[in-house]
Amino acid sequence: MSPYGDIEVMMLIRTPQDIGALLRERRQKAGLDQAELARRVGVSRQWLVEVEHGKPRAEIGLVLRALNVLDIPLEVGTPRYATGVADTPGIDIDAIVDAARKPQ
Amino acid sequence: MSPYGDIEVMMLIRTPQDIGALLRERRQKAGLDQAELARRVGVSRQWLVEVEHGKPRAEIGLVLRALNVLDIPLEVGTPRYATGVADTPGIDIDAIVDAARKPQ
DNA sequence: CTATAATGTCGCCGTACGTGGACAATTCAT
DNA sequence: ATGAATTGTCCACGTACGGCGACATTATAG
Repeated sequence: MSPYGDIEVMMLIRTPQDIGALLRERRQKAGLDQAELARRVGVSRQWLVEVEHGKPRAEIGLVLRALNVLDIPLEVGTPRYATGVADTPGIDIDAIVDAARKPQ
Repeated sequence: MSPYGDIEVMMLIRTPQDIGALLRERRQKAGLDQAELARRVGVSRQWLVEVEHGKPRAEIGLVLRALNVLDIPLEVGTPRYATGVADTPGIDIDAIVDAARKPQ
């Protein structure tokens, strides 16, 4: 089998989906259901459901609180100029997509 | 003097203020003014101003885009059970504060 | 297969968002 | 001191947020 035991290789957060997946995974590993985590974070269960599904317009403050409650530290990494597909910095791929705002 | 030259010791993101400070610092290091960064991210300049000041209810999607534009990777660290002041996990200090929601 | 829990949806509602445009205040060169 | 550039603030507007409560739809037992 592959080398990395249960060492998570190094997760990068780039999108709301990443956040959602992370939260859900860690919540389950912590043995909490949505209702309980929501309660601890101080949000509605509905909110958690949507965020775990990658809601892009969730409030950053609440998201950070959820991460803190689950004891998930967010670190600022050093820029890697060749990680996965490079978004040419200077030209705004993402910003263009933005114009066509996803309805959820 | 202290050991770390210009090695950033390891920044942890825990609050919207942290994000704001980070964005502002990196924006300036990149030699961009708010107008230019806002343009590249695809948001209004007003938005950037507020986020750099720590706006807690900014959309997470936009924030992540801003980080990406500035080429700032966010990594998921491994939980440290003694980093700074510990928030007893299980009891929700933050959630309580939440009730008294800051008017901005 | 049947209870029961857990998760996903639906409306309604008050509130704040993010934007564009204009203007004030501040910082920076010269 | 003068002017330009950068940053901060204001308003009005349309839109979506997040909360609540109820219900529908899967999982998980038993």
